[in-house]
Amino acid sequence: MLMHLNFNSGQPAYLQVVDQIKTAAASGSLQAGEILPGIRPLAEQLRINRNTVAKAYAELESQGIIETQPGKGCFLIKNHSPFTREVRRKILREEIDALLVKAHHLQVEKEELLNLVNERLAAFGKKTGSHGTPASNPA
Amino acid sequence: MLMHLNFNSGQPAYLQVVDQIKTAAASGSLQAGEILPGIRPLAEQLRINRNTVAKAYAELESQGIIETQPGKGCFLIKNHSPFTREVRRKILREEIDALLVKAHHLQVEKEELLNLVNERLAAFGKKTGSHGTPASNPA
DNA sequence: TTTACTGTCTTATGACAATATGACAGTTAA
DNA sequence: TTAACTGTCATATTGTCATAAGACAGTAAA
Repeated sequence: MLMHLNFNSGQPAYLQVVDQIKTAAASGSLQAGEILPGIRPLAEQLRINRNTVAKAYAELESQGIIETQPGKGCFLIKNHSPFTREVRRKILREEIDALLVKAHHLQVEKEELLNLVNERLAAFGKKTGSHGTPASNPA
Repeated sequence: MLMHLNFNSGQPAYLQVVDQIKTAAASGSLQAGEILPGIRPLAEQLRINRNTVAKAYAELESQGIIETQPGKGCFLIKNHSPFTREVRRKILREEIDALLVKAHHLQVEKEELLNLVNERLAAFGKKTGSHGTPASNPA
């Protein structure tokens, strides 16, 4: 569970923690049932306030991604989505639409977009176990 | 150029304007070279302050999507991305990675995701000319 | 020039976001 | 019980965001 923060990114520290944990879970480098780093140790390592980490964990818990066992710690949950299949598909459709708008404004055509999606899917499948993005992003 | 705002969405008014114009451009219902609604008329129609619309237009201009001709109005630009092809691909890869993380947490598998992407691509191709999402999103 | 339309800038204000400190409560093991 | 660890809550501070009002500047046509 390597993590590091970019304080110049403009993105709040607690959201960077949220994203990195979600990405680790999605790429398989963090397994269901596994315990997360303690709030205080992680805060010390990242050199941020413990409540900033606590806020990240609270956000993950509110999203149903982790659970906390009082006095013990926080753990990654297995199948956490509380939504029905159709609701989950609807949410994802909206995300996809947003992606298509971005692709259009980046002048990336349909074929190329599909290639990129397949490329990234393959990268995810590899589970590099690294921090951040699952496989490094060719510049 | 139909638009309407949802004041309960939590999303700022000016960003809703930005998104709707970008979506209109991406779906073809707003054509390159076309003039946008004036700041004051649009603000009146949406019942928001003119500066809120101005902020949306400023954001679109900073993204290189529209240009303003002083005294005349704002116009949609054709090929606006100032980035090289590889930079554009890199940006999109990061967006795609974010989508894949979301899909994972929504427990939507690879095959199903690809189906959804194709479904939305087809919907975009149809250019409904409507506001908001290009083709209505089956609930 | 005048009028009426474009967008722009400056400044203000209210709300909220991000972070920080201190006191607190549950769990485990010595 | 005590000590050391877990996470939590209440609260305060700081800064930024979203929105708004007024004055301003460029353009076009009468």
